[in-house]
Amino acid sequence: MGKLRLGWRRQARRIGILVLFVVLGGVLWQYQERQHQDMYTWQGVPTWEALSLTSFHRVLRNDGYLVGWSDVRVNPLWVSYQVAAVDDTRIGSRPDFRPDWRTLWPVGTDSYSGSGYDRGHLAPNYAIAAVHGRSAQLDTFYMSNMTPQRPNLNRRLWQRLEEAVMDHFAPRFDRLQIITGPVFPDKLMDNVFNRVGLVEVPEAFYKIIVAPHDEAPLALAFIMPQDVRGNEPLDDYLVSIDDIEARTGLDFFHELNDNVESVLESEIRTDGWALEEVAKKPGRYQ
DNA sequence: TTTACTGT
Repeated sequence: MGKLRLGWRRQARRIGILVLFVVLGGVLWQYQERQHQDMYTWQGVPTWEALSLTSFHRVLRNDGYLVGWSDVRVNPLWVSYQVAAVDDTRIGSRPDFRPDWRTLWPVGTDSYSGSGYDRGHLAPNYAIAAVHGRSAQLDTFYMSNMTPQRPNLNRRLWQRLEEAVMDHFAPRFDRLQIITGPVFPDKLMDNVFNRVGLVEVPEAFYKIIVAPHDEAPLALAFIMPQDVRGNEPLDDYLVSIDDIEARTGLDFFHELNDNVESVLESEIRTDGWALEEVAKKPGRYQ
């Protein structure tokens, strides 16, 4: 009887130690995940405002940027990365696109063939490569960083916006935080069969650019639709961050002080960006 | 080529 009791106690102690290690491991993992996310975000990664099928996502870590991946849309719902001004504008040669097994859905590098859509980068090749290096550049070619974009948007209007970020905005501020992603129609069923392979086709794309000063951060936000010519002035597409939250169901910068957050997100303020100097700059590719 | 495809 006494022997049995001793054995039981020993067993309980072992289980206790095992549980302790699992919990400790979990806490450390969380901590490291948090450290990693802090490198690529400002005031918290985007979260969903209300729990819904279409805004649910999981975070994929990459060198140089993070992705909020949706298994429902089979799309990145957001990417988050930081850029700074660079002296050396040379980058490594453009690599091949790569499948990403983490998406679970088989999105191949040829999935968009013949669809009329480009494999549009969300975290851009050039900016990530110039700021974060070769390994980060390779990561931007994961199919989990792509979303279907019409060529006139991807190669012209969107390209002009990305060029403005690196050549015009980054040199004006020490550091920029950028979040970009797709916008889908309000009603899930209206668009559910509008897909390239398994990948749902967005109706538009957003980009939020923040100069992250703690007291008085500045932000520009854009929504650009698929159907553009490509030579439109960039400032035609200015919106507030609240507008983007309303269209995507995401909550940006939720760790920000509420007063600062509401000012930053509700207004369209272009002071300090000198947008007019680049808004009408023609694209490199006609 | 700071975008990307199609057709070779």
